[in-house]
Amino acid sequence: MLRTHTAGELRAENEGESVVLAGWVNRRRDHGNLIFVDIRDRYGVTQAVFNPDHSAAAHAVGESLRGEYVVQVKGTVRKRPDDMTNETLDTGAIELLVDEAKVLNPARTPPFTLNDEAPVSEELRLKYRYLDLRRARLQQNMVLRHKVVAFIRRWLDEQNFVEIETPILIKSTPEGARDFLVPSRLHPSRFYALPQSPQQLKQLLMVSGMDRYFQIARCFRDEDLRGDRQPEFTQLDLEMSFVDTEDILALNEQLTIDLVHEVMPEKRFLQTPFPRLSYDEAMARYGSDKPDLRFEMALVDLSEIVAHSTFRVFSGALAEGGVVKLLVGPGLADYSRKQIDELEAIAKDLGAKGLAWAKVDDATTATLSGGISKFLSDEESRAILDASGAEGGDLLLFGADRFETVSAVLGRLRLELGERLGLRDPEVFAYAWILNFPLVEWNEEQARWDAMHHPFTSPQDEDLEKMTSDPGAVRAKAYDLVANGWELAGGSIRIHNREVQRKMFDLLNIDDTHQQTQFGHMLEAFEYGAPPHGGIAWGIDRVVMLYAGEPNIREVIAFPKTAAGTDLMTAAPSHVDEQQLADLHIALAGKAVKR
RNA sequence: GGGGGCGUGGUGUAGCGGUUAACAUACUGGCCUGUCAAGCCAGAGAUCGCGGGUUCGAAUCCCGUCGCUCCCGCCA
Repeated sequence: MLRTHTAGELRAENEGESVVLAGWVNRRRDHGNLIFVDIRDRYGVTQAVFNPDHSAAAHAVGESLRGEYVVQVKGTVRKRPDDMTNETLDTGAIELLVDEAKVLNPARTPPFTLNDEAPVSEELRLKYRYLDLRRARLQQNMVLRHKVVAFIRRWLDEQNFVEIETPILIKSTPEGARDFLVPSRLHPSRFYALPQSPQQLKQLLMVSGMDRYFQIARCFRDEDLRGDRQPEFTQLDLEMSFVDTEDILALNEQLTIDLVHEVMPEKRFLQTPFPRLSYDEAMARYGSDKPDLRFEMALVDLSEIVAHSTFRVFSGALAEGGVVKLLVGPGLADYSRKQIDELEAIAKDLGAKGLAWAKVDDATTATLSGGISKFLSDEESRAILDASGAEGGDLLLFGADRFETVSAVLGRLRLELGERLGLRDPEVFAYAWILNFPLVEWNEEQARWDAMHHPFTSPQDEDLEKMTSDPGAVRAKAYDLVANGWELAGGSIRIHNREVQRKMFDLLNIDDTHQQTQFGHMLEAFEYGAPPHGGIAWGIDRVVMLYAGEPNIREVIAFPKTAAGTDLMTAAPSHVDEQQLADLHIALAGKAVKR
């Protein structure tokens, strides 16, 4: 070993010990004679003192040091004088009086500062990711991520789960997200796909009798990126046999609670056991299927109250089968025209035609002012205040449109106001289960029913009849785990009955031929004694993101992609040479031919 | 596929029709024996992302393009 200790572990008790440290030069403070150098590694920072009276040779090396040089220093641990300790440093009670020093490797001046958290453009951070990873923020995030995954593995192992790796090269299925494809050299014109998740494989493992499976699994989806979405990401994938919904919820809830206590002990849960909401309830109250429950500010349905309104925006929306809903901004009646315009811009961005508003002057007399107040009758104003509980000084924001648009707009404005009002406390985790999802949703473009979760999700027993009579009303045995406005996990109890599976495929309009070519292996497997089973998948990246308080998924991934899906460090994706293409029986077409 | 924001010494920003392109920090050299974002002095460092246009004159206005980013669509 080139060192006896790390840069984070020496304390006053080590006084007098002769030690060797190795690390990076974090900072150098050169007083001409005395030189102080902070040695940094991932464990911490230790101050080394170069004194020419003590060692002229070491001092000469100290003079040559620059930021990010890799050094090895040998010396004696010395207690600092009482008035010179550094309280901000774990090692601040001591320093290392250097006897010998050696430059293990010099370093060019880095493209950005590594010894503080000063802002740097995303482009540079990604290009020099190995340097960005040297900084405290990402170091902490990587360690946290490791702790999360390590704890989950240990916990599930204790619960008799078996971690099983599933293939990365699998069969493409056109359902769901776009697949990443891998051409086959041995089989011209054929392609593998990278897994969007190990969904089918884990179900087959249940048929195999593995009973309790999990995997920390890399997943791939060729869709556009977002702040919380990368083309490759990591799931905790989990599946259990002989369980119902309650078993899955209970196990995952306990794992979550134990995990947070272990890795984030300073955070607190808003509520345990986790509250449960139906999908309909979540959409109605919060305009989202992943509501941030750290604050209430529920949406109020005014459709009945304004059913006979003379205000065209309201009557028009209702006439077209839409809804009218209200979001109350508590105490925000002092908002300026400019501030309301900002909110309207958000609304328009999400498809609203505008943003109707009014201010509550006096709740007891039902006096409203500004905005659309003049279009509301006294009776309507009274009823709106009674229904919402809005008080004097509150700002009323109305949404009148299709249910989906109103939900998106008011749901987003609710988050915006919650943020502005400081109601989104980062120290609190508001976990909740969202249940009773619809089994299928109507695809307007294709004029057909699509699986909301996936085609193997079981309908709820009491809704089986509706699969033919009223598909949109069928509830699924599906569940999402949400926290603070993030969807952190989702899963379902699967169909294990051949007849129900056939009804599902019929509903999804997947004909026999297609069933056989796409899912033949699954259907056949289910005929050999498939146990009732179900599971869930966590988005590990999002979990770590929430715990770390990071605003973007890139901050918890060691080597992430840009918003355009490129890797600035290695310059992937890249062109390949003609021979590689020829081996794969691939010819470039159209735009792709030009380089 | 669509919409918004940003791009100026190494880094982060200011400048928004005429400036010697400013500030902080980093960097280089000098001074300095108790600093810990050390201090003081001096210095070097920018064809203002790229291309075109408007103008007597463009970092500044317009068009295109590239890069980064956020959002909508998309994400079983």
